[in-house]
Amino acid sequence: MLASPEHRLSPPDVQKIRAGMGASGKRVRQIERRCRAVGFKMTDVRRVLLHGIVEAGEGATAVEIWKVLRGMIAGHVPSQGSLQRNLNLLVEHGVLHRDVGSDRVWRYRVAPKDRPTLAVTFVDAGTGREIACHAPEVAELLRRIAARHGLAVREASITVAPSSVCAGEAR
Amino acid sequence: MLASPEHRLSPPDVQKIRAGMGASGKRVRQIERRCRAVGFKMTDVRRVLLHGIVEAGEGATAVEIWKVLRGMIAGHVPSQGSLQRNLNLLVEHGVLHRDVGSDRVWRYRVAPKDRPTLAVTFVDAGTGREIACHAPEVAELLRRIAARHGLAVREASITVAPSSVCAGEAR
DNA sequence: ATATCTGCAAACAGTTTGCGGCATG
DNA sequence: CATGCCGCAAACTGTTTGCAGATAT
Repeated sequence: MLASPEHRLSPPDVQKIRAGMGASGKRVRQIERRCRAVGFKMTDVRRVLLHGIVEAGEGATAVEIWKVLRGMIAGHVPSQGSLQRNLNLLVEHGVLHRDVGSDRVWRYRVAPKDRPTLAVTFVDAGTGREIACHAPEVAELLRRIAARHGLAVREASITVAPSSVCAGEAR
Repeated sequence: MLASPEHRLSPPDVQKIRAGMGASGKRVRQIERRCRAVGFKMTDVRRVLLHGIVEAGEGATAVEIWKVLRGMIAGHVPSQGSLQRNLNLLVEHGVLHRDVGSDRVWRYRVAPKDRPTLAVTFVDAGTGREIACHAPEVAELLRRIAARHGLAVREASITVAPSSVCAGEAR
């Protein structure tokens, strides 16, 4: 399982996208923004990947995307391994949706733009009063964990109690 | 790819089904009848397979069915190869339906009992008059070919013209 | 330094396929 | 004969995983 001596042959570069293609750079940048928003760090490979996803269109399979990339990139194309891995991550982060076609192959598509920042509310264990919680990081973490179980968070209410009250007494 | 010297170790036998199981023998015989109806020849292995399908319940996967069989048969259990092959055939013949679950694995279930002998009608190219065609073999052939493409025939109207009229002139 | 990312190739899982043997018509 | 079924094991296919070098924080 040993890899070849040379890694990262030549940095995958969005600039190397062949002229004429990449027409939808706008859409890509939009998705890119969304990635950052949900805490998905961008890299060269990933930026390139996004172009491939957009260019391949909705419902494309992993290899289809890869082939599209191979066609539109002049230099080095990300390995299928990295591609699949990043697709999975994008799904976990909720940027992409994924479902199986009748040929048992994953189809990817950009997730519908929901994101009303997801309603996270704290519920006071004692009074029952609700307190809105505008914490994108919390929302994101929940979304991430849920996604790991194939679920999508609709809303979350977190029962809390003043820190002075012991957990056991909470009601 | 050479097989071992001995084939058919011990004939798979429905009789060898462990006591207590096979409670749904009725349902099995019903499906068995349907198999014959669509021209799917029964064999020992296939009969056993049907028991497995029924016992495993709707939406079972191929290996699930196989495991169930392994649990309910005393003697020799059909190989997974044969099992899959026969499942495919059953799907082709329309006895089973098949679709993919969210884990990208085929799920099998007994096809809903439609079969109103499937309406096949001839439409006269000249007059537009419809002529019912009660030909189960035609219906079956269509069903089979359609199944090969993952489709299910709902109805078929075949435009025809009196044999004296050349195809090109038909309207 | 620690954490993350990537390429590569091996590993995986479910399914399909090729072959020889055998049984039946 | 010809046809078709079955067991076995190899082949296939899309996906996942382990490792080590590379990069970023």
